[in-house]
Amino acid sequence: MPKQVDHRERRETIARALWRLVEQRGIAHASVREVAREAGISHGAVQHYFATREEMLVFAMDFVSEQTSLRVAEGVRELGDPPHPRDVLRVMLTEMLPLHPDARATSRMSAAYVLEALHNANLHARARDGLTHGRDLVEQIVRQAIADGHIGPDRDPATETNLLLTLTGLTPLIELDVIEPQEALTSVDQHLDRLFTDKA
Amino acid sequence: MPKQVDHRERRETIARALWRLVEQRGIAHASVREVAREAGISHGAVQHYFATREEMLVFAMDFVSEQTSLRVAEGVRELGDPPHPRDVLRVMLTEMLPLHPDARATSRMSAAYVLEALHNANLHARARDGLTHGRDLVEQIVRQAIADGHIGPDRDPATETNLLLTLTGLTPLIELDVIEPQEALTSVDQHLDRLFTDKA
DNA sequence: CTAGTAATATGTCAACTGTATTGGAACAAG
DNA sequence: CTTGTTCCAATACAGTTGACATATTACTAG
Repeated sequence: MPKQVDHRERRETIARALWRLVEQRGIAHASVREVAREAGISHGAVQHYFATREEMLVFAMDFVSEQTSLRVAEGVRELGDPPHPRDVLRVMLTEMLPLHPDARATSRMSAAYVLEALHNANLHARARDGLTHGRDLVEQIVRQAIADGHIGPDRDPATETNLLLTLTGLTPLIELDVIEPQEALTSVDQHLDRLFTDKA
Repeated sequence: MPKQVDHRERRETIARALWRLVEQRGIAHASVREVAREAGISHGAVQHYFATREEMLVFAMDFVSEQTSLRVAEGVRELGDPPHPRDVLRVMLTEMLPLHPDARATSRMSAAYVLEALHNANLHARARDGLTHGRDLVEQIVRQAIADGHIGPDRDPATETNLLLTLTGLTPLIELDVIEPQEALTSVDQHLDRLFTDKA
């Protein structure tokens, strides 16, 4: 066996270079060559790890989902045990908003990915599945919170889940400096306060 | 004076061709040449009306704002006189969601524009101003509704405005077929029902 | 030491990009 | 008609793109 390299690690390095480009210059500048330059390797090396640009985008997006989940898990770990569902939802939502550098990078990558997914069946199916999965997680928390009496039994779990996810709509307002990050957090907290019957 | 052509009309024709491309194939395919082809003219003609691609994008986006405003005005005209603020907000919000062909075209164009605006100072300033203006309109309606007793006086106008705009976050859920358009409307109505103290 | 293969670099290719330039057709005012 | 300007088509240009092919390097198992 010849020279061995951690394939996964190399792909993640490339993916992070792609993130930086998407964040700083937009996905239009995220060509195979530019990504290679950003990663400090030749474009042939990038092709060695990703047969096509699309494969690279797909991996980078899967990596976004992973890293966001990790950040959420980290945030939840800092909560009490058992954590209050209100706080769990708050962590999930705030980590999806571009409120700190890591979140901004993944947020912009997600936005670019969704836009591409509208015109690419493969990406569409993947984005759909990922988003549906995330939505299911939220709905599960909402249902449990209703069962546990944290949320009124008159609330419809599906609708409440959709309204929670709707809070990601704050993203463009934050990114374009229409509102301050603090105002975004106020909105999130206000929404959660009205959803939960008990104040954590 | 030589041959005269309705400059404005020609530009709108080109802008609509750009919309179609952005909607159907994504902004990446909206090159000057492709737009010209879609519009059925030479790319030299496009250059005659727009010195640069950016100028074309800016005009197309301004046109999006105009047309969206017109659709909203049309929807409001069909309401009672004076229209209930709840219904006005409902028209504004639903016309910003991709729930029918025209709205989907302008919605996708807006999304692409915002993404570009993150890395272009000129577009950023324009997108910011446009969004701020729209936000101000909503806030004005909210303030008036509070003054008129349609919304509880305990509500903070700024936060309520932000939460209303947040409903545009339903867009990716609709576009990626995570939820049905009907569910989106249910969410909008649920939100409005909770905002207004009187049921229109 | 020697294959043999993974890792990486470099080169080629046709296609496409935005912009600039040129030339002429259409047309209105003098 | 002549002049001047708008309209617009055609072409040139320099640069970038993704994909593919080739070349070189580095390392390891036998």
